[in-house]
Amino acid sequence: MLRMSKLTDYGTLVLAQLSAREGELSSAHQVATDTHIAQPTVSKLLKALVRAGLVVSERGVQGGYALARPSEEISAAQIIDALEGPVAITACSSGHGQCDLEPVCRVSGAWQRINVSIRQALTEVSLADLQHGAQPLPQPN
Amino acid sequence: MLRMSKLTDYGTLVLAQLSAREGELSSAHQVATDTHIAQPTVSKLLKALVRAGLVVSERGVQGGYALARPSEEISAAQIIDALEGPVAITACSSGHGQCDLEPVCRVSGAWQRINVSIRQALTEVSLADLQHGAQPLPQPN
DNA sequence: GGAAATAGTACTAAAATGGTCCTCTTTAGC
DNA sequence: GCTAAAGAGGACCATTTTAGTACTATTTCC
Repeated sequence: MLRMSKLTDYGTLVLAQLSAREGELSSAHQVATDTHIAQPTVSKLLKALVRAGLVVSERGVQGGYALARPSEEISAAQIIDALEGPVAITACSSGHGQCDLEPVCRVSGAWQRINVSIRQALTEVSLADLQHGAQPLPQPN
Repeated sequence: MLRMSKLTDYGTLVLAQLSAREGELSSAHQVATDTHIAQPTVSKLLKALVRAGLVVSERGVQGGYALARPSEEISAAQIIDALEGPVAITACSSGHGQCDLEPVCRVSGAWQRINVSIRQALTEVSLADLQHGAQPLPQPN
């Protein structure tokens, strides 16, 4: 599996929707109807995205949400970071002291490097690429 | 996060241990003491690895487990496949019909390609590399 | 001041995960 | 043949994570 959570997946849709209406404010309600995701869930996601700085919000009657910057400048890695915390393929790849076996473990270093590689791939895909699906994927060879 | 399960991590240790004793049979008990993982858990992992064809077993009194092929020919991707099923970063990246939003979703294709990219990185790292930590990581640029 | 919107937090139900246990089968050695 | 050591295969339970919901407070426009 090695999968992202469903919420992160939804979050991407939400961002894509905001991107589609770049320049205007969208309310949570509107995003919900456009994406077919339940409104409370959309709200939750948008709040997290605001906290992470990917989205800006306006409160009040005519308020709503908008991307904090152009979709080209938002990477998949940032989206994942915002919604699930830093990418860490193994418990020990996020830092020391996470794993009882660290003293006897001889493989942690390698996983950490794999982690970097995955992160790299995620950094190089922007929200704009995700939408248009036209990105020449970085192919490690 | 985007993390592997702990069991997969353990599984790697177990495989590394078998690799360290290449050429001989190791019992589950022995692997457990060597890796400091609880024995029932080790057994469970080894059974799964046998089913996946990464490890071979001998039953009976002097039985035990050994790698099915040299550690250079076992990739990280195969290990993950064996212990968590196919890598699938999103629900919809493993196939159609997994996601209610598929008809309105415009981003699935891109995730699928990111998925391929991650898989590629995992395929190029072998168990031997994981152990020695000397692999020049594929760096997408 | 009221309505429409976001902000923040707390809570609950469901699913995945990690781990254990039990029973059965196989094989070597006495 | 019997026994003991090992793997095979499930079943099971406790814990943690995740997904989703609800409630209350705050802001801002009219």
